[in-house]
Amino acid sequence: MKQHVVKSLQTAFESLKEQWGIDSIPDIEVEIPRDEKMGDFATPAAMKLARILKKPPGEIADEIVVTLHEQSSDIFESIDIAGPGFINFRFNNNFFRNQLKALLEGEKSMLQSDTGKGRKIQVEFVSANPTGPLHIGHGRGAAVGNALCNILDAAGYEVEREFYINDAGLQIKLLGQSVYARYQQLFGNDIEFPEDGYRGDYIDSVAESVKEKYGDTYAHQTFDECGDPVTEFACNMMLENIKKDLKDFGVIFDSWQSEKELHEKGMVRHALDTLRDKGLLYEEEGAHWFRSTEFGDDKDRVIKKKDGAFTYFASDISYHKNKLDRGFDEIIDIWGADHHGYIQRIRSVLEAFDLPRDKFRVILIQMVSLLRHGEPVPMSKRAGAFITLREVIDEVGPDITKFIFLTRKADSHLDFDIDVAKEQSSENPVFYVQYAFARISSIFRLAEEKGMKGAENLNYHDVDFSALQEDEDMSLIKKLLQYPVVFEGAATACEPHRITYYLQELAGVFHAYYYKHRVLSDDGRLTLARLSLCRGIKIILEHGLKLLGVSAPESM
RNA sequence: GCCCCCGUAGCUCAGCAGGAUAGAGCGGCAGAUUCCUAAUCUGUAGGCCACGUGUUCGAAUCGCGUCGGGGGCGCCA
Repeated sequence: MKQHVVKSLQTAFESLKEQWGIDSIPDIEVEIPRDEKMGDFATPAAMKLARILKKPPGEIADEIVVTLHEQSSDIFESIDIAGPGFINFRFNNNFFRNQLKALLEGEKSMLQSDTGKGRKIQVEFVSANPTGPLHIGHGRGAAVGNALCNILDAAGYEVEREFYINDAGLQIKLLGQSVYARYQQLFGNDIEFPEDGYRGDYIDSVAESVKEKYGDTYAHQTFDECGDPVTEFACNMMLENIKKDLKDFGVIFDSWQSEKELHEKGMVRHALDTLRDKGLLYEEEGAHWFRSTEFGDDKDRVIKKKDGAFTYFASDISYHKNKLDRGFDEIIDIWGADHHGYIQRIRSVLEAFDLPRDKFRVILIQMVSLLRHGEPVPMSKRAGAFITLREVIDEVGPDITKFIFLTRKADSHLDFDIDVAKEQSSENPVFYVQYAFARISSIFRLAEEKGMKGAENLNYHDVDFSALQEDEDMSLIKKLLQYPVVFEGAATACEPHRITYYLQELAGVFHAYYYKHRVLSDDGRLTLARLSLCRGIKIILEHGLKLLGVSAPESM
């Protein structure tokens, strides 16, 4: 739909270029005006050109509109100039009806975009340390990452969803030590609990499981003797829990990349060698450094410590090189907002490995403040006092939780009040959208009962769309045809919340429509046309909800 | 001290890489159901877009500064 406007403008500019005496036209911007009364699409092109042509915007707009009118086009109701020089386009109703018909006849094609053009893109998200259960912040990352992947996938990208497992390093060792200590306590051995150890209840269950599986095998061994198997056991158990939580949340990954494996396969060393060959590593004060300042970082970063151990950053270098080696054209990392300080150094790494700047993108997930009865719930992973994603899924449900996470921009703070999400269910926006879907489904059920076989899969070729005459008919059609525009915006900006907002708007227009007009009536011609319209809305609602990872119930 | 995010209606937040008279939900007030699901709809009140200053035809949006809230700044992960 937007393309029709853009094309008309392009053609007009082609013929005006000579007259204006310029070689190229700046990018054509076309937007949906905030107020429906202004038109269906608008362009501020004349105002942009004013500067280049050194003429008043109104005059330029005039020339453009005259040229547009000369191009015989039967899709516009009107093209006129408003405000400081906007050109407003209004399609005629027949065009809208035809577009609706096209959507119904070729569902898939209109809902598929080629923005991605088959490019390979990897999205890494959640990537929680397997040192404890997922908390609500991970849940937000999971919801956003999942929705984004769905969107990119529908936009024509070849998407891989990856979870990076930090199963090497100090934190994992601490996990092992914590479990070891609890395990010893099960046998009455009073072992000193590690100072920075993990104190959550889940550590006890892991220790119990170790005992169940291995009995007292390690009861008389020091951590040095049995640390490896205990740690590995604990890590695996944590990881299995994480996988299960994510699965129950409705988030599936294609790939799980282990940090430990990067070390074991020598990939860390290899990646560093590559950097060394490029002259980007140096030694100073007994440590090894990466020249990230070459790429705009504040300071160079240590990759190997004085004591000979690699830093976490070293694994990250290897990990991101590995991503490139796997042939991804674009890379998206979704991190907690507290990691924002890492963006520049990872960007430096990728540039060092020759990935163009604009092919790497970090999406930061802001913190979630969890509330109960309006009171903040304190969270501390080390102390083991926090609400897990599991608890929220069990208490609130995955659909509501995901939807709420997706009602905000990823990088703004989010208040998540469990009681509001759960108890005031009738005021929950997710139900508002789902209810629209259920209502439509109900209409189709009734139509079937009334003997209209295949009401939901009509032969649209035979439907007379010109029966749709009311203002509300048209508003609804227009709203639903905006979907591809919104969808494309969400994909290019990597902002799933735009879909969430749109779905609420579409549901709103439908609910108002439903209240005012009947779909099933004595007028057979009108009924068929409105059933078709309903089918269109149902398709869009279902498509949108699916992108968000939220179910679309046939009845509620 | 340096860096990042945020500051829009009573509350929670949108505002799409400057554009037209600033929006939604919730809450408030007043209404709507003989009719396809009232988890719905209609109307109404409510804003110096934190503050100041610059850039320009035009700023909630961009620059600089101030104030306020949150987070980050290790040879930790």
